[in-house]
Amino acid sequence: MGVKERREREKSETRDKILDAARELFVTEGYEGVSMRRVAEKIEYSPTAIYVYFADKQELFHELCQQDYARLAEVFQSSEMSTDPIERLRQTGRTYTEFGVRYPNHYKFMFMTTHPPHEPDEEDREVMGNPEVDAYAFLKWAVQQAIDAGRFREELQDAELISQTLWASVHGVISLNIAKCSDPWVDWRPLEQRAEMMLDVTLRGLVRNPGEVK
Amino acid sequence: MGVKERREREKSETRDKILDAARELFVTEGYEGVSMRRVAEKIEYSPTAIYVYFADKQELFHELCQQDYARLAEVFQSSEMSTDPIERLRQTGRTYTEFGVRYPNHYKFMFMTTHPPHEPDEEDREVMGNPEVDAYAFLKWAVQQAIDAGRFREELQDAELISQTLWASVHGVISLNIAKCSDPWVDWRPLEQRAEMMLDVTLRGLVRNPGEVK
DNA sequence: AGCTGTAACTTAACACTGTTAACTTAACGG
DNA sequence: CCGTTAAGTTAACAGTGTTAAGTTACAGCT
Repeated sequence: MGVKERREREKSETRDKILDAARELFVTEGYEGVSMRRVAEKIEYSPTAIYVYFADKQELFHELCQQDYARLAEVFQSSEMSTDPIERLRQTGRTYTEFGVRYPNHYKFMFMTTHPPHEPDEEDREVMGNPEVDAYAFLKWAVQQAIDAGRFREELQDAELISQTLWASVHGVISLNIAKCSDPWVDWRPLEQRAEMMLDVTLRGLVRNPGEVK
Repeated sequence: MGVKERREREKSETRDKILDAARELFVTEGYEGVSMRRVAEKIEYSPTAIYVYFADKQELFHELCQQDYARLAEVFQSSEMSTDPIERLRQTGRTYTEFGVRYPNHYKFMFMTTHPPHEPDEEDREVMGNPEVDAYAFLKWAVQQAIDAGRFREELQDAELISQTLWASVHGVISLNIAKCSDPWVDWRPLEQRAEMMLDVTLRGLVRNPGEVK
C-alpha cells in the first residue's frame, strides 16, 4: 500500500507545477502571449506532458481562473467590513477594484474574455452560491442585507438585479482602465478617482435617502 | 495625365475590398478567429498582398475600428435626441447599448481588447474632440450641457470625470453581457432591464434633485 | 520602339502556434 | 520475472503572422 497514494501525490505535484508556471507566465504576458511550449519549458517538461493533465490550453487557464475566483471571494471574506450595509457595499467595490488593478491579466481572462460555455461540474456546484467561496454570492448577500435594512428605494427589491448593476458599474471602470487607459483619445482621470466617483454615484442612485450617504 | 489618378483609385478600391472582407469575417468570427489567409482567400488574393496595404493584422483591424468609432458617432448624431439634458444622456446610453448588442465583435475589439499604444496620426487629430465624428466628444458635450443647465449636483463640475463615469457604467453592462452572459454562475436579468437600471441609477446619482428624474 | 523604373502582386520560406498519434520508459502488482 | 499501466517523449500535422525574394505588367522617357 501507500504506493498509489504516493503516485497520486506526485501527480498532483506535477499538476501544481504546471499551474504555477502557467500562472506566472500568464500574469505577466496574458493568455495569448503564453504558449504551451513556454509553459512546458519553464518546468522542463515536453509540451505534450501538459496534455496528460489538462485537455487543452483553455482548460488549463480555466483552472487558474477558478483559483482566482476563489481568491477573490477570500479577499472579500477576509477584509474587515463596515457594519453599515451601504458602506459594506462601497468597501466591497473598493476591494474588487484593487483586485482588478493588481491582477489585470487575470481580470482580463476572468471577466473580459469570451469562453466557450462550460457546464459546471460537481466541484463547481459546491462553490456556487456559497458567499464564502463565491464572490458573486458574497455581493448578493451584501446587497440583500442593504435591502433588508431598508436602505434602498422601496421599488428596488431584486437583489439579483441590483448586484448585477453594482458589479457592472465597478467592472466598467476596471475593464475600461485595462483596455483603454493608454488611449490618447481620452483624458483619463486617475483610476482611484473614477472608482470612487462610480461607487458614490451608483450608491446614491440606489439608496432611499441620498442625503444620508456620506 | 489621369493615369496616376486611376491607379490611386484602383488601389483604394482594393484596399476597400480588403477592409470589407475583413469586416465581414471579423464580425462573425472575432479577431482571433480570422486569419490573414482567410481574408486573402475571400478576395482571391495571396495572403501577402494585404501587407502592401496594411503593416500587419493589428493595423488592418485598427482601421476597421476607426470606421466603427466614426459610425458610432454618426449614430449618436443621427438619432433624434430629447431637448432635456438628462433625457439626452439616457438616450445616448441606450444608443450606445444598442450598438454594443448589435455588433458584439466590433465592440469587443474596440473596447474590451488591449492594443499596443497607437500614436494618433494627423487624420486622428482632425477627428479627436469633434462631437460629430468622435463619440466620446459627443458624450462630453452632452454632459457639459447638463452641467451648464445646472442639472447635476453642484460639486460635480468635471465633465471629463462625469463622462468617464457614465461611459464606464454602460460599458460595464454591455461588456459583462458579451463576456459573461452565458455564465451559469449568474442568474442574469434581461439585458434591457440591466441597461435601464444602470442608466436610472447613475443618472439619479448625478442629478441635483433625484425626485425630478422620471 | 525599346529601355527603365516602379508599383502590385505572388511564391516560398521562417519561426511560431495548439494539438494528436505513436512510441519509450519506468515502476508496481501478480 | 513477466505483463500492465501510466507518465512522459519524439515527431508530425495543420495552422498562424510575417518577410525576403522574385515575377509581371505597365507608365514614362529617350
